[in-house]
Amino acid sequence: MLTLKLITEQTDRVIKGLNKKHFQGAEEAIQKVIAMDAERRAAQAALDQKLAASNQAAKEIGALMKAGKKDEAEAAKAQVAALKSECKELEDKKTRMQTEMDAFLCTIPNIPYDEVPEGSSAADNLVVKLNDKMPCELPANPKPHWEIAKDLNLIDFDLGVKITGAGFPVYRGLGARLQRALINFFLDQARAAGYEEIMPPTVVNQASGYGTGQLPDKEGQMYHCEVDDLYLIPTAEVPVTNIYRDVILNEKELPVKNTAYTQCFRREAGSYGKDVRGLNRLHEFSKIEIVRIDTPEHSAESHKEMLEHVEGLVQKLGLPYRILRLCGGDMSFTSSVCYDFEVYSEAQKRWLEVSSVSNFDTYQANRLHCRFRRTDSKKIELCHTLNGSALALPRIVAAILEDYQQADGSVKVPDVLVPYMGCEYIR
RNA sequence: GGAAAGAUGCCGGAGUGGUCGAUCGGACCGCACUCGAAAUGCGGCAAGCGGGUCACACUGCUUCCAGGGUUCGAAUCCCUGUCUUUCCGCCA
Repeated sequence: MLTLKLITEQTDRVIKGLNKKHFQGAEEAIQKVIAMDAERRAAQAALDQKLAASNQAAKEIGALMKAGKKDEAEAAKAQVAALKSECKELEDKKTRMQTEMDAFLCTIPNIPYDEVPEGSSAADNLVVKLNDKMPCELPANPKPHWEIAKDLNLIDFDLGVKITGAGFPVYRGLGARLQRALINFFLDQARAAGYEEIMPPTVVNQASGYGTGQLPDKEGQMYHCEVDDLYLIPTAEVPVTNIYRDVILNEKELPVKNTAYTQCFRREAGSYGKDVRGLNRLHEFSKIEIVRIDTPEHSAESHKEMLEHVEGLVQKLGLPYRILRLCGGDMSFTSSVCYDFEVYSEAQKRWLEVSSVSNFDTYQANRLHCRFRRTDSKKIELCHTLNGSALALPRIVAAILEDYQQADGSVKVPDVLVPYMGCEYIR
């Protein structure tokens, strides 16, 4: 959530930012927060005063007891009784206001950076880089990946339906091996770039879901194990970022660079049509995530490095790709700036999103209470958090199958994956 | 799943009703000593929400797992929950 400091000190900027993000009723919402904050402060001040008086009285009574002046102590006790109920009332009021304000703050999205283009939908996203070179010469009528996967016995969608349901494919043979090859390739690349590999739990508690912002608003997007009140993670971002919940890092520990491969689970309620065909949208999929935590002054540089890393991955795989700078209206709730990577699927004639690389500024850190201590001043400040997919497997697999398909029905293995696959062609 | 014990600051570990935000040790930081280091000595060393200040200083309140309760007063007593450890059972 946005910090109160930002809202109170740079009100105009916040309102402008929210408008850019196409958040309805920005002005009113911000004025409401400011009013709530003022009220909260007043309640706090009033409560503090009463508590101070009550603490003082307790001390005096203690002193009287010690001095053996029982009568005077008893008299003082009677006087304190009144204070007590007042305290209770003020306390309740303060807690209620704090809770209300926090809940309301959570409904206000992050504000975009200046570099974020204006716009309300995906159509307004800015293509900042385009590389549409195909890795191979394709057959006259290229097949979509679901046909290739079926012909080469790589993925069995029907079997997944039998075992679990739609959106849970079964990978087998070279299809399964391709999954493992990509996971290892991506992790090796991340390690080479200095990211520490993490293998976190794939099930998290409420506090973690809240920390990264999936809860409370996006509750319906996650699978929920009600008996234990745990959630299946929609991305490794959740458990990995939560490592740093309620943590104060030292400045010299920054930037933190973590990577993790996990299975990701998404309910994707409401999705339909050609979007969900084949591997385009699944309920369970593999993804390698990179997460960074950095100082405010260095986070932009970090973000750039992450973008270069992800670009390196798609380049090495030889896939046609483009990079989009998302416009204000299409960015996620929590990000300050976000770039999407898309690879081109020749057979489907469409771009498939394989990565989003975002800087959340302090928005996520504020909710997480992820802070760092300055080496010089010893002051504590909120960190900046960033993350990105590097990369999500299914659409990469779709693109590889489609863009590397050969006239004889086989699929050429991208050079970088050959050592991981142990073969040059999938046939 | 059954039984028992426990949860205190970065870590270890005291503290069973009043001046305890918390003894002590370690780690860490600063200073002194040293050519430098080690050793030693001295000092510092929690966070949150407020007030205050240009910024400090200074200052009120809260927090000893969480939430309730008893009391004038709770780290300390009571209740509930969570988690951890050990033993038993089960088990990849």
